[in-house]
Amino acid sequence: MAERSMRALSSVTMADVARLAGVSPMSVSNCYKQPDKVSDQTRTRIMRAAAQLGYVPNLVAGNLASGRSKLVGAVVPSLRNSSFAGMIQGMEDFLETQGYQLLLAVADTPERELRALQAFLGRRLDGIILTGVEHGHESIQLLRRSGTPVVETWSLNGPFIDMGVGFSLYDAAFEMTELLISRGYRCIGFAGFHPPANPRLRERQLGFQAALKRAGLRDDLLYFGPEALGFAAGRLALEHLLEEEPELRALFCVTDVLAAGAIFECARRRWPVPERFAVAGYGDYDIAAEIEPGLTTVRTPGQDIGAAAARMIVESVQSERPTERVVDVGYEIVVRDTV
Amino acid sequence: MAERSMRALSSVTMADVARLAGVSPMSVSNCYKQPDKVSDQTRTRIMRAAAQLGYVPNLVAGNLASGRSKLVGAVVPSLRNSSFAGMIQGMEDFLETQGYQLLLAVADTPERELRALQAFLGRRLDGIILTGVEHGHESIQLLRRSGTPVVETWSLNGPFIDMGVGFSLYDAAFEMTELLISRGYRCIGFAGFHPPANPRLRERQLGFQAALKRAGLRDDLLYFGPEALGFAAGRLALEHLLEEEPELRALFCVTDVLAAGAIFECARRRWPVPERFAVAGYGDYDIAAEIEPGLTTVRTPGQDIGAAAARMIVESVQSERPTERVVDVGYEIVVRDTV
DNA sequence: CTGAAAGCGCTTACAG
DNA sequence: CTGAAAGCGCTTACAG
Repeated sequence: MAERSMRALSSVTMADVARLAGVSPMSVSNCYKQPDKVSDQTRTRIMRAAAQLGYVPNLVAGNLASGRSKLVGAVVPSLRNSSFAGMIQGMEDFLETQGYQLLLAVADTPERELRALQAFLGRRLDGIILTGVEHGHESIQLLRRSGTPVVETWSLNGPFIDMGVGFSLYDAAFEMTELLISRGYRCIGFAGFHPPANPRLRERQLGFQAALKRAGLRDDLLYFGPEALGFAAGRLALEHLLEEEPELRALFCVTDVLAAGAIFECARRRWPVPERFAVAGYGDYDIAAEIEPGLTTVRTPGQDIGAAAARMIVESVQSERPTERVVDVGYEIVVRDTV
Repeated sequence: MAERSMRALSSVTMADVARLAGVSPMSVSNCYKQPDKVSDQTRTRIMRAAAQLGYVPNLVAGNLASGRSKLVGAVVPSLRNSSFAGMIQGMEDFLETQGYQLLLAVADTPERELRALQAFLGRRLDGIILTGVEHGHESIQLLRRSGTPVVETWSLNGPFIDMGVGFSLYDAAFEMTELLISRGYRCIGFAGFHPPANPRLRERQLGFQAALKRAGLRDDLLYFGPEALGFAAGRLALEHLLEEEPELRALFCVTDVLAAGAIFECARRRWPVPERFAVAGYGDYDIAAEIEPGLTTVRTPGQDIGAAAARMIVESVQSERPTERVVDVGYEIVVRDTV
């Protein structure tokens, strides 16, 4: 009985508040949306009535009437990867300041992504943020037709469905490789994941090779391990490439996990890093700063990407034509002790 | 111009589909919600018309009319912690199978949590999942009054606002400590974080101490390091406690990150683990399986917690009285090579 | 199996 | 500054 009457509290309506305050529902609406369009006296009476009744404005009704949801949807392939966790954190932090909220979908297959997008569109979100630039044909069609603002993230390689934000994975790999070369390393290997087709990993490989080619160095010391292996793949890369080329003195890894695995292996061999062997990472995960010696790596600004993507959505909702359709958030080479 | 007409596609309405199919809007609604209540012929005509127009049912209107949102909200303190990332993954995986979606808020303060909850309630979500059992007074009041199903997670220590799911942090620590004792370790330290007040960490300490007390062993070798230090705090714990008690032979750590730091320090000292020194972790993070030697730790089932919490919400929406209000998902001692 | 009527709780656009 | 009218696109409950 008591339960029942409490439940009712959440169904207090704008009309109820208006009645108690002795004003029209319009004034209640204005009081919440544009407080300065309401006289002080009216506002006070309305707020008092609202507090007394425990009124919580029904945003669903508001959405339907206004066509605005203040809701942004995001699709990520996984949460286990701290890059994506960082991106989500960046989106959330920004959206919260704007009074928006985040609808999150985890989709590791094109089918799951499509299903998430269908639900998103049904909810008439104000915008959608996707991970990467590879999407199913049907998903792309659906998004284009919907007219919903869409931001694709991480890669700067278009064409984009609508907008894009990221940084040059190629440039970052190129620059890190040049750092290795400038420190005197001549025989440098590359540790990636199998299959090498993943476009976000592929760009790094091309940047790596371009830097070596330009310096006239050998660029074919490549190893692709199984991603599921985690740290162990770093050890395997080291072993395989050393077998192929005993003069190998440095390894560029596509993720910090690989790099940490390679460093663990150097420790086992009692090889001082970087004197005997240098290791460069990618991602600047937590472990990069914690491991001994500290890992030299590329900071990939997941949080900045998330924040920028959210900002682009909000801007494109508020003004018809947003200024920037493609944003480069850059990257940073974090020099520690392994190169 | 083309843009404008495409935008219109997303505002195709149920009435439009009904008109083209030559049926009433009611039949279109039934066709989507209860397909078997519609004749084959009618269904075919409706689906064809819907496809032709690119109709996407407006779930916002549906929510308003039906009072159901198929939306669950979750508040987590952070995404950097892989326990919470796992919990979210568990929620998402389950919710997706039920056609529900997840509204995510990151809130690291009671104020931010309250704001998130206000927005959640305004959207008339079907249920809300909270992290932990410590919440602001105002948040608790708001949730109680709303009548919305609420699940609190991780700890099994009530009283709960509504429902709870987790495992006994105390028991897990107790059992791990007993394992250390059974392996012959007599002088065992505890590595925690400062401040020791955090209730989720505190329960582990009490379990640790109870096991030692029961075995008649010393239970006051405690160290609390700064959480921000990450791995380094594990090294500090080792150093401080050894100074206090040179006979120290084992360390129980409240997270795997601390444990990994302690293992790194043992490696520096050339101490074989566990022969010279044993280390027990908590969390079973990725690094536990990857590090050398493999870390003996407690698997804390974040994903199970998320899935169970989501299930409890969905069940309590569908039936008036759900069977279970408090669910213990248990834990698991993962024995590897460091104890 | 099918449909006409009323309503969900707001906002928009306009008049006073 | 304030408010009466119409409408957002569905679903509910009911009659045929």
